[in-house]
Amino acid sequence: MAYNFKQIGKKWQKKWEEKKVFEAKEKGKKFYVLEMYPYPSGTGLHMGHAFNYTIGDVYARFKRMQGFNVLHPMGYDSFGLPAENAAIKAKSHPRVFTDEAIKSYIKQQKELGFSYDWSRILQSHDENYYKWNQWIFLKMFEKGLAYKKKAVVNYCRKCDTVLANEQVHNGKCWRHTDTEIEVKHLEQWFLKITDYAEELLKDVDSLDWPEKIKTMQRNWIGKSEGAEAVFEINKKKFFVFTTRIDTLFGVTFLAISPQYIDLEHLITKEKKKEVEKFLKKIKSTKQEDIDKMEKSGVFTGSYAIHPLTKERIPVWIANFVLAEYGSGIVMGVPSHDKRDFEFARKYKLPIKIVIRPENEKIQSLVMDEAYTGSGKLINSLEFNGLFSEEAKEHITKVLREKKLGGKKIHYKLRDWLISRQRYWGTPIPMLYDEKGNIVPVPESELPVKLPNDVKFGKGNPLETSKIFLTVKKNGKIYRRETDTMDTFFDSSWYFLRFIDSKNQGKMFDMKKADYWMPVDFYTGGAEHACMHLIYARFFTKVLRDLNLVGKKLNEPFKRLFNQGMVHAEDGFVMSKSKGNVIDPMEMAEKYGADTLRLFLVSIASPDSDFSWNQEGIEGMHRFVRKLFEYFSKVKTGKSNPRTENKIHGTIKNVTEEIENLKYNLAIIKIRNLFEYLHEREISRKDLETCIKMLAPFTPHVAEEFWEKLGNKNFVSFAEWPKYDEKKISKEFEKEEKDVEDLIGDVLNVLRIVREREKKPKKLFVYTLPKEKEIYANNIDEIERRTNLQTKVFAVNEKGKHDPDGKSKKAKPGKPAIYLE
RNA sequence: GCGGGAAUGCCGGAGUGGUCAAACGGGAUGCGCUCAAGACGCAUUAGCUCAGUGCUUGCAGAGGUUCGAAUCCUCUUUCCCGCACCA
Repeated sequence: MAYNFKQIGKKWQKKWEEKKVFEAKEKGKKFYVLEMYPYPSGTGLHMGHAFNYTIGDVYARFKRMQGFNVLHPMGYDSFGLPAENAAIKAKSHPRVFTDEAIKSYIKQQKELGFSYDWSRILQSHDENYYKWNQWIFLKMFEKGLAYKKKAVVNYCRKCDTVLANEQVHNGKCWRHTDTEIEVKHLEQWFLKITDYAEELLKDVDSLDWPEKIKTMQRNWIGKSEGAEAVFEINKKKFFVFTTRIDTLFGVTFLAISPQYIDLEHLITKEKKKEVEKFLKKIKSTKQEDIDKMEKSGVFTGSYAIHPLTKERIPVWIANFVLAEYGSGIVMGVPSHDKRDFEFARKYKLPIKIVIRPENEKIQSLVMDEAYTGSGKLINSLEFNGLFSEEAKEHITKVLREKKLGGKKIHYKLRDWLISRQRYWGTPIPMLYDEKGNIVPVPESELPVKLPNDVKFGKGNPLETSKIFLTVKKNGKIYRRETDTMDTFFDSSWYFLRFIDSKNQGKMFDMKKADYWMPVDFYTGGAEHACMHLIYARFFTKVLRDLNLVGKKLNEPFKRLFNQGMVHAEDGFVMSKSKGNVIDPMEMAEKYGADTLRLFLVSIASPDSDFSWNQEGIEGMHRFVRKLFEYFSKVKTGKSNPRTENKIHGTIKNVTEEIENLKYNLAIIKIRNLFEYLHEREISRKDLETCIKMLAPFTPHVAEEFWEKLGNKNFVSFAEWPKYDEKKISKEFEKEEKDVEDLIGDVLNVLRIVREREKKPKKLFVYTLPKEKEIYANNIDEIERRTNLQTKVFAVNEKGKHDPDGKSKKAKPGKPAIYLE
């Protein structure tokens, strides 16, 4: 029988779909498997998708067979810039592109045999979905978690919109790595994720996630404990954050960010020209160059009053101070901070030493670098003699008493800017009355739908829509908010919508969420470490506090798995411009989905990067074909203990390897098993076990032979085999090794003999009497491997064929051999 | 600069103290099957030695710990990833 993978693939995909076998109900012990839902791009599924979904699907199928009630849904992150841009280019509508793309994604995913519950499908651009974005936004607004403010924001010219901090990488746009981010001061919508900074940080510890991602999140949240001190400038109070309040008496200048919002007020008339010149220069420098640039600054002309000494401290603008961190103002302590030191040197600002390292004396005149360690305080009035740590406490206390500062915990995490000046996203459900006051859209008027009468081109398309822009209600005229939401808003709770995706009256049913949440196993790329994964955690906590999910649900994703990157055969990232892209569907067409799936997860450990290998997939195809032939021909009978040992050992290993996401090793164990099984008698039960173990990886072939064996149900729901420890015996392993050694010896001799131009046909093995059975039991194997007709004798047997008297050489565990 | 990870045979890639000249796959080579094979089966794939089970070298480099190291420690080199003037 020829292996017709196309026919088998279609047959089973159709059956799964018709019988709705993967549709999940709330019943039994649940297990929620999820792969990060894709952005449906016009180019279809790429190899990374296929890899990711295979990893999830194998796990989902495995858990299902273990008796769990598995939820394994799929949806589409369908709002976003690429569709809008494609639409502009083609003078069409983003919806057209998106719907088209989703259609082809669904088709392709079905062809790869993924066991999704298609009844729960969702798409973010569906008004039934984004309605709930708007709804939850209103709830957040009520709670003060959504707010509008003027801020220093990042703007990408190519996206033509502002971006969240998380979407700026190295001063560039995350989607346009060649585009500099521009800094603007605009009024924008934010979500108050900083309210949850501490909890987000704390709960990282409890997650079963890759350490790498956890570290990245901790760093991103960036907690630092320090103190705040008030400096007065022109009778106004300015807060300055520092982790080194013990160096407070070493302050010889204040440095303020060039992007500081109220900068103007600090600049004196005399300095205005000079400052403007400096700011102009900064503005014209690329972010990238600023990073490399030497420190520079300009004096504002203003002076600050030191909170404790009441000295006059010059206020400088300095290019190394970040507007978005701390208060945008730092205290300059050249003696004990590297950057301040550099800056002070350049502008000849005084350097005052206030910390003396133990066992060492430093003098200002010879100081050629900042001392950043801790030590004993000097030149610090009543704090002299204290060590850094205690000085921090004392100084903070004094500041607090004088109401000039105090303890302060600072986070690097900023509030999440969600406004986007683009069309293809969820409209922010807000109105402005004639006076410009913010008026939320009432719940009953949701969803605020995206209008169709828009012109794509320059600026925000929503501003070109007449029906959208103006709202008349009760004789009043309102202007609608034209900003849409960041698409990460959509993906921050989609895993909850899957639980109840058709619910018209609610975001989702709380009881159902209680049943299914958290996601037990979540896979996706590591690139979302500080975006999606933080936002989704934040949302979950907000929903919990709004009583929309149970109080116990603190975290959405229990276990996270990051798959490796699939590279092209040349080792580079697959890209159209390089022309090295391998299309998964082409491979499935050529070799079948089973082969592709099996290959993807067997080439390397799923968490490590790997390069595509064309010969590798062909090798895998040969294996699948062999499997097919084996199952086509095999007749069931009885398994001997040796076979049982092998089967049960394999069950044990494979189960463990799958659980640990070492699919590659599981597949090797399976391959070894089939290698062994070749032409050996096997019981029906054991044969079924073999099929079951294959089912998560190669579901189509498995279903086919499961059916051929006469089973009426699906192997997809068959019970995962359990191993019987009693059937696994070390003795068989030893026996196998002994036989293996013998074969090795024979082959060795055979090689030598062949060099002497002899061609032996027969093999005689002489064993110790009690060992005879070991070898006699394995004559088939010995013959197959050596291609010699084999006879086994015990050394004490009479009438044995032994012309050279080799049998004398037999030792325990090492039989003697003779070839002729 | 800081943080994290990695370096294994022709290639991909297992392997975290002895069972390791190192799983498994791919490639190459040889043999068998055959009219012939790109199909299948078997073998070889560090070097030497050999009617046998032995020796030497060996897991980026250099040291060290140990009876014993691919595996543990130290330093060096290279590569990848994340953060990056974070006050």
